[in-house]
Amino acid sequence: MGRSPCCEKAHTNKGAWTKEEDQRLVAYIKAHGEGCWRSLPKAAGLLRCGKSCRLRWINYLRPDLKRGNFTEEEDDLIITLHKILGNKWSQIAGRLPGRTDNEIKNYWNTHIKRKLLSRGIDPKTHRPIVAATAAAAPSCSHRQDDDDDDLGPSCSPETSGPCHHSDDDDSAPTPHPGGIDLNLSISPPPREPPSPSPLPDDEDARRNTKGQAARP
DNA sequence: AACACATGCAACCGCCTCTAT
DNA sequence: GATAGAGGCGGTTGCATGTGT
Repeated sequence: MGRSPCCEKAHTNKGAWTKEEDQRLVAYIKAHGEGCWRSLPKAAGLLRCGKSCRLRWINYLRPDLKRGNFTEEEDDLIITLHKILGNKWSQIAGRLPGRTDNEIKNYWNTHIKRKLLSRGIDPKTHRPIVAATAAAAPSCSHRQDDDDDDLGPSCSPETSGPCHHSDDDDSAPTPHPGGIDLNLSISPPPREPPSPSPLPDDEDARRNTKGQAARP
C-alpha cells in the first residue's frame, strides 16, 4: 500500500541532535511517558520526525542504557545469539540488558565480525571458513556483505540455488553448550519501565562530535 | 605539518508487521 | 476482508576522529 512519509520532511530537522532537543525529548517523556511517537514531536515542541525521536530515545536517552565497552561475556553472548537468531538485532538486544539493537549491530559490524574472521570463523555461518568455503562452493551463501574483508569465493545471488545457511537463521535453534540461557522463545525481554533521568553524563562530550567522544 | 586512508558511531531510509477502523 | 496508520526493524550512509605515510 502506498505510504505517506512519516512526517513532513520539509519541516523537520535532520542530523545530529542538539542538547536542547534532547532535553525537550527527555522532559516530555518524563512528563508524559512514551506515547504516540507520531504526535510526540509536535507536543514536545520538536521539529523532528516521530521515528527520529523514538530512535534517539531508545538508543541514547533511555535511562536504563548501559554505555561503554562490551565485556567478554557480552561478546560471547552476542556471538551465540547471532548464531541462533541471525541478524535479529532487536531480539539479541533484548537479551543484553542496557544494550540497544543499534549498538549491537554496530558492534557486530565493527568488532565481532573481525574477531570471528581472525579466528577463521565465518561471521555469517559461524562455521570455520575453510569448511564453509569448501561446502559453499556450489550452493550457498547469499552473503552480500561478506564484505570486502571476506575471504573465499562466495556465490552470487544469481548463480546459487537454495541457500543453505545452515543451522542458524531459519532453522530450529540448536542448543548451545555455553551454559547460557538460550531459551529463545520469543518473548519480550523484561525491560524496566523507563524512569526518566537526566541525560547521561557523557552526553555532552559525545554531542557535537557526533558521538566520537566515546573513543578511547 | 599535511594529506590520505581506515575506523566507528549516530542517524536516516525504506520495508514489514501489527492494530484499529 | 480490505484499508490505512503507526510502530518497529534491519540495512545503509554520512561524517568526525584516529592512524599511517
